[in-house]
Amino acid sequence: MDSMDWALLRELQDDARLSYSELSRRVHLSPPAVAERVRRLETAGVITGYHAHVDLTKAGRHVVALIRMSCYGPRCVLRDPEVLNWPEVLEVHRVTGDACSILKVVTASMEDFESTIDRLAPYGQPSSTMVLSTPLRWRPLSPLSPTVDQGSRSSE
Amino acid sequence: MDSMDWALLRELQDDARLSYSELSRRVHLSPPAVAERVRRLETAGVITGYHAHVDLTKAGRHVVALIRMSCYGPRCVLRDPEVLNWPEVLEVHRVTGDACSILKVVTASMEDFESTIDRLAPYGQPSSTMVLSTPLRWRPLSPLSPTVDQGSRSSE
DNA sequence: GCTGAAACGAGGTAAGC
DNA sequence: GCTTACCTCGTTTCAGC
Repeated sequence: MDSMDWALLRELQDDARLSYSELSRRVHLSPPAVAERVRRLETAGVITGYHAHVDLTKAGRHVVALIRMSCYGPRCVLRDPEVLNWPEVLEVHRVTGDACSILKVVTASMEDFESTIDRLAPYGQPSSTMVLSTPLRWRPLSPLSPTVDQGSRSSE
Repeated sequence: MDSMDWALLRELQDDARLSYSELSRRVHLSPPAVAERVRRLETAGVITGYHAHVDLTKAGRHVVALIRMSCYGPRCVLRDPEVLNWPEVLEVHRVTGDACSILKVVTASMEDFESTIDRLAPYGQPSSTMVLSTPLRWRPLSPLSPTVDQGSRSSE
């Protein structure tokens, strides 16, 4: 994970559809070297996937919520593979504190959201926080030690 | 947004690096038709971007937290473009309830996390929930009305 | 939206440093 | 480990239907 790997990660986090050739131009490395490095990042599990991001509202999801689940008894959303497969559940995090997990849920309507809450209730006490807007939807990961971009040399 | 658009979204959410030709094979549409539809989805803002996802731990981020900010006074993280640019702040959501916003923060160490909390404190009361693990990191958006995949016709 | 053709670009390989 | 050169293949784009 040197500065060249981070340069590649920066570009691929910004635009996952860049070709190896275009990447090679941006990071000033030859295409074969770029291809090898990217494959290494993939097989090492540093890159977990390439995903198109879809606008929730334009996809008809007008309700976004974070639900804190306080599970009790034998059932828990963390242990139930069924809940993890519900299409309206986009993320599940196990957390510290009073709650055992936090779910990111998106639905088309409040009616659908109410249905989700009803289906979650048997697992424990759901506490919903509605998302009004999202000023920052996503940020790419940057290198820990401020690595200087080596892509702006005069050798173009 | 017909079923063909959703088929393309399904594939691109799963693998954003697929070529138009490969997409055309998977959804059983000609490459030019695929290219036109994808560009329409991009310009319409349905697709907001294509992003490589990076493993947080492998990128050296061993601390993941959700921070509820109860802002007071004139300053608020929602209004401050500086906080939105902090590299350790990956998401910011404005929410209902006691808190005004929830931040997803990742740092290399607890020491760095403590520093983030200190820098957030002037904006309001930060309440941190640590993420222990993430059973479901991300789920692709699926069509609202169960759309039957039209890609399995016998005309291959 | 499909087909066909043509041009362009991309990706992979191998040799050399 | 990176680079350059080459070659093959795929992809993209445009035409017309």
